[in-house]
Amino acid sequence: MGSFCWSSGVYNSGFQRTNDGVLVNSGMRYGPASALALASSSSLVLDSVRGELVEAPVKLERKMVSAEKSVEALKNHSEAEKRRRARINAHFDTLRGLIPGAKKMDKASLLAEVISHLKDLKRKAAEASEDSDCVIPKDIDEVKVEPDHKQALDALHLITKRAEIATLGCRMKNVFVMTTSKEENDEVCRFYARSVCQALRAVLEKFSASEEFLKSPHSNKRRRVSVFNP
Amino acid sequence: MGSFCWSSGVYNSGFQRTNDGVLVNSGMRYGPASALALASSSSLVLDSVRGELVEAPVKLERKMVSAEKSVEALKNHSEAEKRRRARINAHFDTLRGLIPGAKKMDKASLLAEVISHLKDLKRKAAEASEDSDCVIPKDIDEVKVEPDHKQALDALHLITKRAEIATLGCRMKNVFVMTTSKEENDEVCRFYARSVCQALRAVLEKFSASEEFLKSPHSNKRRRVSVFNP
DNA sequence: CGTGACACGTGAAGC
DNA sequence: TGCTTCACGTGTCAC
Repeated sequence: MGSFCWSSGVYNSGFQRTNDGVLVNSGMRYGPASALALASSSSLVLDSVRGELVEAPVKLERKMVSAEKSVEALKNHSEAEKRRRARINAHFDTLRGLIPGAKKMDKASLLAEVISHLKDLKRKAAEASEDSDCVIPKDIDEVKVEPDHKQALDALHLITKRAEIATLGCRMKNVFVMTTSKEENDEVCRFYARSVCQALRAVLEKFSASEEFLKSPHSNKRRRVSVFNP
Repeated sequence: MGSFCWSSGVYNSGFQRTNDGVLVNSGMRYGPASALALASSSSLVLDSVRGELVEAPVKLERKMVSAEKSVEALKNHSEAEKRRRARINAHFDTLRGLIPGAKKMDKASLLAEVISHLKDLKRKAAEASEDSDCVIPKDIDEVKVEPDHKQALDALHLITKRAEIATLGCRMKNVFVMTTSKEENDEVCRFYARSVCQALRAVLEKFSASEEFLKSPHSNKRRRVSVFNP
């Protein structure tokens, strides 16, 4: 890449003095791209020895126009970039106001802080949603016990030994200890016991599946239904 | 601001030809600041007419050193800036991974998304903490009813018409509708009623105050104790 | 003096 | 083509 002249901050079109003469409106002032665009035709120079312009005023006009267009484009460009920076910085300021104790923090540290807060809050929010959808059952959480199923359970003549419903926080623990009457045949008892276990497993799996379906892809909810002891 | 020459991308120290002679190692190549630093002493020029150097080779050496130092400083500067940009951009990428569906999002939109997520999660987290400290009472939530106070209530011969304890989610609604027996004097009844109302108000205020004390400065928890109808 | 953080204008690339 | 976004090197200020 070659060197070029740069006028910082000011967009003025004017003349530049050289030792050979007056270089009219050199595109070099506006960067390599502009210079290249004008390099296809020869430079417009006032020869100090012969005292005349090398090119016609018509072409000079065209050059003025295209040069001004380039200047305008470059000006628009820098102003657009300025707006973009302002937009991003406004968001940085908003974040500084959102993160406690980050009023005067530099961009990198601020972003790091934002990231840690985001991770932290995501974890907390996951727990919160887990709790809330635990205590307010959705339609999909409903598990129907059909009459014939209930009759099947009734046929076992089960005796409820213990029924425990304990809640801590928003978690619930249900314990049902059931047994059959001693009069029943052991064989029949074991068969029914297996059937009950399978049925309850199916219910728990359906429950888990529906819960899985409700989960967001990156959710890290803890499982609510864990162990089933037959 | 004045114009100056800029060599883009390459850090080379060399010579620049002018019509008056050979300008040795012009600081102009490295921006206004460098130019200013070298402007304090005269330029080192090889006079083409007289055929001799204006200044001694010793000073030329010094200038080479200081120029090389400037080049080195500028190089360090641009590299440090590069590291800074990389640091910030790494955080941007982390955020893109943290916000769902923001993999290819531009910086401004990403920050806007981060802000809305942050506000959303803050709200959810506040609700979560509100719920959790609601169902697990702290010591400070305890409201003691002293024996003498209870006796005072007993003296009213209050009849509990209705007692309602309803829970939804982690919120609890307690409704106590009490009245006095019809035999009591209306005057006495009203006096006691006022006393009871004042006492219960005091209890609720104490409860609210302790809750207020527990709140973090920027918390937006919803109040749990709201209306008391005498 | 150096070092770090920021804003700026600009070239390049994608649409 | 023009518009947008990004990386870059640089000027500048503060510590």
